[in-house]
Amino acid sequence: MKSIEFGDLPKRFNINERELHWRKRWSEMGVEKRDPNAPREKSFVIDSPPPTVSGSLHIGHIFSYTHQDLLARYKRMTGMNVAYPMGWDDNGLPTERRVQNYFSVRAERNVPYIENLDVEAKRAELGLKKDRQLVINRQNFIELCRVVTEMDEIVFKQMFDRMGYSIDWNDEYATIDDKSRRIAQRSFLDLYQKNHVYQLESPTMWDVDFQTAVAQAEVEDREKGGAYHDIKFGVFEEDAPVKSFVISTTRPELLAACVGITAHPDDERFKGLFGKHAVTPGFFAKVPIFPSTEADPEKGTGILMVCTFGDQTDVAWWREEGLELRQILGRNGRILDHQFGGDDGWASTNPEKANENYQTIVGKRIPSAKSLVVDLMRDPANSATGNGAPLQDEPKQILHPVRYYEKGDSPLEYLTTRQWFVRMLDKTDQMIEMGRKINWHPEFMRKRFENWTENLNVDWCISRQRYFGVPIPVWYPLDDQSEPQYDQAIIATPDMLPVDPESVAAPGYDESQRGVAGGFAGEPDIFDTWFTSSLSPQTVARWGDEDDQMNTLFPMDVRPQGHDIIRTWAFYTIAKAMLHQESVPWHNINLSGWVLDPDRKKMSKSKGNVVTPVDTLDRFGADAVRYWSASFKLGTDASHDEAIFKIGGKLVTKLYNAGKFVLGQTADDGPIVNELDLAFIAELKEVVRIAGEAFEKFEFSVALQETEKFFWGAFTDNYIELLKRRSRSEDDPAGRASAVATLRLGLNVVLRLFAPIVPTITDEIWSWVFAEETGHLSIHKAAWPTPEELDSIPAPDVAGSFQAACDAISAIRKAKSESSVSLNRELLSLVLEADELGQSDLRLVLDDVAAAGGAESIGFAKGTPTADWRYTAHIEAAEAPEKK
RNA sequence: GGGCGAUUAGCUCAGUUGGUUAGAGCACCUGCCUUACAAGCAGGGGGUCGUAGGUUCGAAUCCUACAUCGCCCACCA
Repeated sequence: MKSIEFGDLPKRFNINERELHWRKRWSEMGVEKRDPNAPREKSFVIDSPPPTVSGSLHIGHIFSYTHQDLLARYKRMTGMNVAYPMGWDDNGLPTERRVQNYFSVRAERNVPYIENLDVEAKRAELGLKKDRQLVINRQNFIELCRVVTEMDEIVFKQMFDRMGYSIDWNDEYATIDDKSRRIAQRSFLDLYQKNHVYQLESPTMWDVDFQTAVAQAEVEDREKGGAYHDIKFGVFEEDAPVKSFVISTTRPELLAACVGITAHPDDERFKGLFGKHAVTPGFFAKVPIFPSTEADPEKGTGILMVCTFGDQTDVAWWREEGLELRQILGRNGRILDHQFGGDDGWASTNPEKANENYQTIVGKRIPSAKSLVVDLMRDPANSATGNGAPLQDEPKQILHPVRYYEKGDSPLEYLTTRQWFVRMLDKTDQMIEMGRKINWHPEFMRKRFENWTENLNVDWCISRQRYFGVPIPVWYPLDDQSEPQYDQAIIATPDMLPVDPESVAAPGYDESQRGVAGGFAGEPDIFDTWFTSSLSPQTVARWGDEDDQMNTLFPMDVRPQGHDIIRTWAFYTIAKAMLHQESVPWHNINLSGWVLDPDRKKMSKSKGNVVTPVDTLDRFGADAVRYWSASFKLGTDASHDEAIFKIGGKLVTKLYNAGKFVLGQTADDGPIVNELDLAFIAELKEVVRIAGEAFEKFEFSVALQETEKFFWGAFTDNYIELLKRRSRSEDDPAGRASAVATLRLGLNVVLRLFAPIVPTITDEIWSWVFAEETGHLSIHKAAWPTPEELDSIPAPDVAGSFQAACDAISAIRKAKSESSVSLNRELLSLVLEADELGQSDLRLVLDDVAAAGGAESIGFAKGTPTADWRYTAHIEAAEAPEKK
């Protein structure tokens, strides 16, 4: 029997050094490799989240990615073929922004492409100052995006490797790579064919800084300062002013875009106005006054102006009432030039004054347009009633919620633009049905999904006016005026994918026909990044490709993700699987919590409270960080508490030392026969059962807690201490062999229970003896322990033997502690006070307890258990041995 | 305003379908250099389980209301 020499091992376990060793070994042994031919029912497939590659990973990533790896390692040990892919979400705005800052460049259309662009050289050539952006071609920009994301991906990969994530890098993908682009475009083709997508020119939420449309899911409200401006309008009948009213608006800059007035139909103050016309101050446009139940009599003055477009309700009113369109805001967030006075929707009763006023704001951005219009409203000459200044009082400052693109810095506007949409509003019931076929962990998170789905109010806008992303594979024929015929879209054919319509000619056309009358134009827009990342299951399974593995990988088993992206990633992924495969994308969704700083605030870059994992890893090691992550339930926010890393570190040290002790036993093992040993194995069997059941339910924190409690309490503090003398005893070879066998079996099983959580230290100890003994060179290739595996060990004669032994040794320690006697001091006499049951439970393990207590034998006295103690020890200690 | 979650020891958290006397770790106090481990071990103190009602033989656990904190959504006149 093999054993280790203590002298061969360092006194302390150097986790950082051993991590490097084991990461290399695992990769050599192919621990993470999956078998592509394994049947679906023997596979466990993880839809791992592709992290946004935009700089650095923070401790929150580590927290949730660890949760996935725990399951991957557990499932692998149970014999499942684990598919654990990794993607990089590198397309999209975060990368564009990063590239802009990193190289100080900006992409624009109609700029020539430069082969092998050297940004620095080009800047020098043009004599650009540091703060000036170099304007480059879109293709050049995309190439720079790739450079930056590839650098970041290397760093991310190193971090994942250091954490010991058993990712199968054969299944690596990036949302910008050919495979992802091909499958995203295939998804579009399929949706188009099934009539789930459409394009529409309509008012859409627009970010004026990024100059792109955004989807409902990417919108967030922010509390911002604003002001109510009370402005007087005139009411006209037959071109004569008959009355006036005052509206209260926070957006006076949209006055020129006012196309209607509304109030609640039951509002007595305004009942007489409906059907009449109002005239706007300053721009003298005649606009209809109509009733609407959407108007709230309690808000503002109860009557309000409808503009094209201030918000979502404006859009609805504009549609329902068939109002004029006066779009005054351009895509760049500046006021467009227009002339009042024509019949084209810009009619005015005083065009001259209207134009004079309007020209003051043309070209301005919203904040300055706002204050300019307010100035105009102070001028009585701009009154619509000829009765004093339109502005009634000084503006009243308020705080109110304003819609923002989640990555943007300016409020969202509604602009009329042509966009592509996926029809979702007609499928909310089906979506909720799909959600119910998926197990949510924790269950209450399902409610978030259902709330969001029920409250959807626009279809999914999937087109973005950006550069670095997957192109929409569509062209439009040009008429003889070179105008695109949007209603005759030419869709790419399946064999063309992936395709960039801006560089490849439309089917049936020649490149020379690009942009010329009677020719074609490529769709310049790209997809929303979620359009691609929502296909992560299909991408990993190579849906529709030659090596399609949908049959063996889809639907997947589990989607791990954060709960903040239920409405985006989870929602869209469920939608895609439903629309393409009429299936759930996975059977389970695991929602990890967030990492909170010590003030219980979410860690985020903007708050500047982000902890980078490198420092934590250097100090505590990957196993300790994994321990921290594993100790929180799914869905629970975790505190970044150093104390927990320390405990994880202590567990690693303890495992190392326990391993040294157990495997350092040089005596031969033999059949497990002693009562205490049998009782110990019975306890172990129970822990194995609980831990396995917990892992099956993704409750790794329960498995960890039970295993840890057993290891630390039952195994090291009690069992090893009870056994020490017998395991060295020359007089009792059978008992000694039984002890050694039990210690080894106990360690072997406990290591495997801990292996998914602390993979480095467990594999280290495993390698000393067990690797060779079992033939499994890595513990991560060994089998997860089962209760059945321990069935060959007979049950103890007395069910309570182990607990009784622990309780008795505790009583003896208490007595020694109270007399300030060293715990290993020999006892001249030892008498235990116990009731009959207590004596009976202890009868078969007396020798071990006596030996552990340092006594020749144990006497009993009649006693009754107290609240805390079954046994009370009475001791007479021997003289302390002389100190050396 | 709608929805969800949390509230247990000084701190961080467990507490299974209601069931003896509510647990762990950290911190604190006391003792112990014990040939696996002093980065250790042993012992100890510390909680009217957010508040108020209710159901029950029995409630941290189930019901109702309230309070505080957090999150999701809605709220731009």
